[in-house]
Amino acid sequence: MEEIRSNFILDIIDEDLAANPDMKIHTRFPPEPNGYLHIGSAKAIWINSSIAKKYGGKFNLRYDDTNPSKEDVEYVNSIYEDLMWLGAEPTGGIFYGSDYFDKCYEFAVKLIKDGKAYVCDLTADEMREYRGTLTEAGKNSPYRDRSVEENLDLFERMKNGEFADGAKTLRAKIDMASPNINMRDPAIYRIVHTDHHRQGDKWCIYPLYDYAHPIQDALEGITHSLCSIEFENHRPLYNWVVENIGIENHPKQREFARLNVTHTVMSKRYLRELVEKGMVDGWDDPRMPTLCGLRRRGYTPSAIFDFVSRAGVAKAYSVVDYELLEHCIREELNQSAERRIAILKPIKVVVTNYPEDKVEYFEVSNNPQNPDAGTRRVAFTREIYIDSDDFAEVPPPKFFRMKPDGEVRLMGAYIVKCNEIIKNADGTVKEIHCTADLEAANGNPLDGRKIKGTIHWLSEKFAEDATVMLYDHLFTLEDVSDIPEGKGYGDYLNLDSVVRLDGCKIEPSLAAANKGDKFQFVRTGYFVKDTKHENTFNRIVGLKDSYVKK
RNA sequence: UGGGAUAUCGCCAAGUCGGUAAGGCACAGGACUUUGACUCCUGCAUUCGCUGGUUCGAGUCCAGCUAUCCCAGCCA
Repeated sequence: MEEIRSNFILDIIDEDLAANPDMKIHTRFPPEPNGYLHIGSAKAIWINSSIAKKYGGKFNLRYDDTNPSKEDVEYVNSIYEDLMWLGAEPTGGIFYGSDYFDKCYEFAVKLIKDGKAYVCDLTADEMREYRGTLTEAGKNSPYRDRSVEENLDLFERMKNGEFADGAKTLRAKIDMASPNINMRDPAIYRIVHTDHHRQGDKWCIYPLYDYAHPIQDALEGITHSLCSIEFENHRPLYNWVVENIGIENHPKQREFARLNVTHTVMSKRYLRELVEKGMVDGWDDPRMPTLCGLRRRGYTPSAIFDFVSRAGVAKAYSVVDYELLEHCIREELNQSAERRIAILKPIKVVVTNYPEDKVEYFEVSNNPQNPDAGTRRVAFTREIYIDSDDFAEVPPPKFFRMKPDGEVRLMGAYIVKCNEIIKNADGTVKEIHCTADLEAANGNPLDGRKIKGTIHWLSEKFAEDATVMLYDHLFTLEDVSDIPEGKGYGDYLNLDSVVRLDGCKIEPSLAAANKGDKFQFVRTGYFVKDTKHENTFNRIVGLKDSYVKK
């Protein structure tokens, strides 16, 4: 995992440590299990996890499951899987906010006894009216001054299920005139007669985030509760709870700007909508910015952490270029990806001076960047394909690939010269006739002449067909405001032509694609096998940049 | 004159006690290259939202503006 670079949060922690050298830094990642983790979640995970690591502290995973109506075990499981995949080990343990319901209740009783909380009968609408507006103070609830005894009795009866959903709330008694609306006697408990995914029907009252979260943090010994910036307004309430429940540990909440990426929807609400409306195959659809989606696109944990690390930690609202994400995976793949020759838009080439039935195998490096990746043998025959992008009948300046009367190297094989262009009736190129310099196989010309171009090629006889799916990435922020019915954003870009890959079977685990295989187009020149449907191999295929559509 | 926060290159983002603008991405040239990839050079903010002020000197201090974001869920 990328080490965290200096930022304002580290400065704060350093100060705290200077004041209290014995402090053991303890952070947490508290996702609500109401959706899958996405690239934005990775930022929170990375910040919290890497800070704990940097200071030799602990890092907790805590499911923030205080709202039974929105949460589900499916999400609990996916969150765990994705976190493990990322390699962000919860060194401090795995917890559930719901495991603290008893404690929350106890603290609520204490608040009532201290005259700091009361049961309110206002309806949601009434409460909104009483709350006031951004510019006008609110007014006290008529139930604000109930006696401690009455509050205690009512609260217990709330717990016992005597009241309907929404009939009453428990509210913190703070200040209805506070300029911070979060402090205007916020509800801290609501009645919801819904089974909880872990607690079953034990409870029908559930604590709200602003009340439960600081308690969870305090109980777990969290020292720094790092969250995104929209909770900054909640900090006074967070502190109020910590200070009034009577607990020694006072965690410190600090906020950072959440991650935004261009052309990418990050809101769980919209992502869920895409899944539920069937606009994508699921949360792990490769077009999704979810971690499982990115995984299927070929992204690695290290590339993802590298990305969030480079994006930085600050408080200013920002939208990071998608190009940075691509750069991170490209950089890694360049070192680790197995390369394969691939032809996307084939043009047939006949090497006229090569024997009709001869087959020759050439050794080709699996990854020129990394000799350890080894080599494979690729079959060469008289009739081959090259990519149409590698041929220009009327070449632009400095075009060193195949052109009339020009010489070009077939990667790993012969140097050929283009002699004749055979055309179809409609004027399109049917095939190209070349002659090979048979003296210099897989090498340089014996006479020392310089060959500037090298292109991909495949034997017509031995190439394997593969259906390649190019994923257009993600969804644009502008589009999500209204998602048209039945329409997805970012479709699979299905190539018209069949793609052919070099198909030697030397190393089965790294063999070329089979027909029907899906690949992902990373837009930078790498095909990544869709691991979900495969069991044979999950390697990467590198492509020439010339095949890349930008 | 509701409160809170943020404003440094197209996009992120460093900028310590004020001392004369890091880095990455993107982009543009060039070199190299059996992937026009990669790699390697070079270029890319006399300027830090604006206007004043303090100072020998301000992105950094002060004052006043401006813009943007967050908050009126019994969501998190």
